[in-house]
Amino acid sequence: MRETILLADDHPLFRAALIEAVRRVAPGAEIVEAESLSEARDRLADQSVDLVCLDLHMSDSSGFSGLIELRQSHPGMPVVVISASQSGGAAARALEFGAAGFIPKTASLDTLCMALGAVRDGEIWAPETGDDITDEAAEQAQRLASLTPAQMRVLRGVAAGQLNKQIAFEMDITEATVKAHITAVFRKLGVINRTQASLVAQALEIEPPKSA
Amino acid sequence: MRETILLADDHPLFRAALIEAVRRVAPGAEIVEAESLSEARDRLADQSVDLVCLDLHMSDSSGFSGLIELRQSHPGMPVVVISASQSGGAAARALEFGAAGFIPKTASLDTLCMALGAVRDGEIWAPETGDDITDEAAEQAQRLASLTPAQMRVLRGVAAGQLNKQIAFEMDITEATVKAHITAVFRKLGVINRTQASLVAQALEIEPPKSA
DNA sequence: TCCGGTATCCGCCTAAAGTCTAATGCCAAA
DNA sequence: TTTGGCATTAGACTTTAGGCGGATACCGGA
Repeated sequence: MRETILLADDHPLFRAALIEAVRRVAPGAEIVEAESLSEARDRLADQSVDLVCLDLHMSDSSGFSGLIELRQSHPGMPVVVISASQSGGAAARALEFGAAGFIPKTASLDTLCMALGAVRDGEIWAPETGDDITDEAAEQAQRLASLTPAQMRVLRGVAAGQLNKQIAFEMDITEATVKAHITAVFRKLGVINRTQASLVAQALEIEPPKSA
Repeated sequence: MRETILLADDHPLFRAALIEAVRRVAPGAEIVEAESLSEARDRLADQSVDLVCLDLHMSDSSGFSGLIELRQSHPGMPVVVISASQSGGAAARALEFGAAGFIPKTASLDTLCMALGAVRDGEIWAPETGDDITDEAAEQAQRLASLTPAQMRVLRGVAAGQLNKQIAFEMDITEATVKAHITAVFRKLGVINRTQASLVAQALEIEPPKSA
């Protein structure tokens, strides 16, 4: 029986690149394409598939639900997860859910070929350990959560581009106190000035201060 | 002189797809690749380029600042913006900033070829433009676009939370000069300090991580 | 060619930002 | 109750940021 590989990705261009990689690794394989999770389901119902490349973010499913579903309905079928996310957490979780490999979309064609080859040989492919990017957002969120109420209020003012004087007036404390709070916030967030603190706050979508 | 096309995208696989499209549309063209905005800058300094395909989301620049910069430094050179974002707003803003075309990464290879062909013929290629840009965003966009190259580079440093000293070192100018540029940027953007300037710059960077 | 506007550059000065030390008060563990 | 840690407060001090004036250079129009 001919080997069949299912490529589930909603980006036609990226799918084209995947096809090229598959042709290099498995020249004789039959390639089946799907643009959405539901379409992938249909293809899997139509025929037996030996390997699936699954994008985590498609029109009808963003996240690990699709991976979980495929693992349940086809336990023996290796699934290679492909994601735009580079975070090590995403890769770890994907493998946790039974993925046979994880490939960030920033991978090169060569890397992709190696990953597909390894998975076809029954191995597990994970991004090189040196590339494990700690989930920066989670860490920063943890740091933000450690801020005291006063420090949080001060940070909100900083993130809004206010002067220390303005923040002090609104909190009814001295400007010197505001500065002390700000220094503490900098230490907790691991930054060295208010602009960087503002960036951290913006990245985590802190509630903006009322009024303007 | 041989036609030269610069492909600036940090995803090797997607770049491979772009190369395939260029080969179909312009078989004789020389293809130059860049993985980051700074690398794209270097290539543009090295040689004359007839067309640029620019990804909005690269390691050192996610947003329209790169597009604005290229339009400033090479006014006559058509720039096709490529983005993972499918929102009409992103496309409208890209065209507002002088892009010659906008291609979402969800586009098919055929669509991509058509777009490149149209731009090569001097046309503007855009997906259905349903959305319009809000006046406020347009004003800020206009202000950002009025920045000189040096002012833009300084603003990037400010928005990254760098010290004036660091910016001065990287641009090989005096800190006093950096301050002068910053003052000019503040006036043009209508802000009073670097944190607010950083916020304006951030506002024009589309879609923060949004994580998983 | 000359000229006016502007970009780039820099030194000087004031205001703001940020650090350090330290006092007070609160709360939980010993 | 005592003790140790931390939040909050703030003054003194150092560093950075930002404004002002002026110099040079470049460029398009008269």
